[in-house]
Amino acid sequence: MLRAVLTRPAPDELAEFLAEALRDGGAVVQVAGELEVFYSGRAASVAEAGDYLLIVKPDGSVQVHGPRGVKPLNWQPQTDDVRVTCEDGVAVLVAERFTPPETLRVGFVAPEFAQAFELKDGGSFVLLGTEAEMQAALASDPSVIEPGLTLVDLELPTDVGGIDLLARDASGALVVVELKRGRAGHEAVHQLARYVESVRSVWPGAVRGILAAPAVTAPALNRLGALGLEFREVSALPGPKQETAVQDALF
Amino acid sequence: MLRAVLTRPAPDELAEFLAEALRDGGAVVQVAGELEVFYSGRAASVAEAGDYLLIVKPDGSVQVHGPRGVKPLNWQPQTDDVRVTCEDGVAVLVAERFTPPETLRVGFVAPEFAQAFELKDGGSFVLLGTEAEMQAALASDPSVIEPGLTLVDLELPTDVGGIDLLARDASGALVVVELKRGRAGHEAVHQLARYVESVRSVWPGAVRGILAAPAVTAPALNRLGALGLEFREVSALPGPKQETAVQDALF
DNA sequence: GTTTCGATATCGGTT
DNA sequence: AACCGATGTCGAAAC
Repeated sequence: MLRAVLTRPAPDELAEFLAEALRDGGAVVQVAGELEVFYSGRAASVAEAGDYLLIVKPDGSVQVHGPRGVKPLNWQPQTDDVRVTCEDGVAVLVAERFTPPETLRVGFVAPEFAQAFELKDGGSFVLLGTEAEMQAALASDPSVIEPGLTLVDLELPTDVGGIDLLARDASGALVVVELKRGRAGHEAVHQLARYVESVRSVWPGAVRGILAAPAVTAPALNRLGALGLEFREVSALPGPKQETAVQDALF
Repeated sequence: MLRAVLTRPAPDELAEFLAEALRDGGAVVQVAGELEVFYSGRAASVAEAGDYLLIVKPDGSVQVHGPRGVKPLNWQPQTDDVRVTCEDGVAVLVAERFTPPETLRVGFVAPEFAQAFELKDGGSFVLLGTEAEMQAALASDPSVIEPGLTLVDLELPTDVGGIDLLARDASGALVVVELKRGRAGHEAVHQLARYVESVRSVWPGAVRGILAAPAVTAPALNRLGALGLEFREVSALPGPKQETAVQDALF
């Protein structure tokens, strides 16, 4: 799996190593050490020489990491072309995308080590607690939102976007439901308001709006009230009992 | 810089290595090989055993990468606690955050290699083409948006959010300007519409709304027209001449 | 600590 | 290819 490791490689040595590892495909390539990074495309950036970790994945995606944080300092999503050259005695990697046109350029000023290794496509991955999952759960049992609620439609398109969930309440009024998997802010309130307004413009009867989320920020709740809309607390993850079971199983 | 490398370490060997490298601080720790990953917090996920690359940075941030994409399969922003144990003959890393409460758990089923290396805080980093930069440029010379325009205020708070740029046109009308550094979609149009509406409710005179961005989607442009608002093309990066100069300098 | 907002957002689905 | 919306968004600044 670990294909090769170079320590403090010379520029031409590094260039050759990278060229081969990248040509081959299928390998994750890393270089750590003193690098300088230039980016130009949607924006532009310059990182002076400093300690960074470069990672090139088999799909051509590139990332340059500093010592902190999940997000790379510089990156390039799946690239169309990755080249390695040697310029003025320094190995240089150039990663290019065409749409949008972007170029990332990494100069290996003082590489400490370089390595390449395989990373086969892994096993299954399951994520719970997405908005899509919430939607499915509430669609199959709308009474979780409110007793007497019946489903009318999902992702109903309006002229201002798709309504997450449209239902009818016990009194026959239409209910527009906006879902958020996390704490809802005022943007969610505005979305809901737009949908409700849109439905009212084509529906003569009563129309209610409900924001369904695990929590809501105080300002958003205020605005919701001011607009005559409602909030309903709904958990993103399965109920407490099941959640505990899942956690017990995992930890 | 490269502190240590282990190849196909035994569970207890790996556990000891990780514990020491993490206790020490200041090092980036990597493990590649067959891993299984469990996450529970805002959501929950399970990744069956597969080939992944684990990276733990000195700040306690953790990421697990698969063979594709810039985004990790699983991650944990700056954690409050990272522990390593050996359970049932398998080394396990547990990274925990308290706010929000989240736990990431990585089991090293068949580690291929593990390593630790230093990554000192790097040199300077400069990013061009941000919205903040656009705002500053347009504030210092509003005539770029429209001849005769004069600045009134920046980031003016309304009851529905902050207005990027407020100006007055040659005829004395107030102009609400919404900035986007990339292609603007209908969400930007709705934001602008809200701001304009808010200003009109407190200002008796004429109020115009301008969406200033490098580009706009067709549906957004339609909606903009329907609402009586305007679009003005503004580049995020410095002008073509300067941009060329920057690119020439870099590439 | 909470809230808000930008981001080279990335990524996937749909048209 | 463009568009749209979710994201365990992350991360920083303002409050």
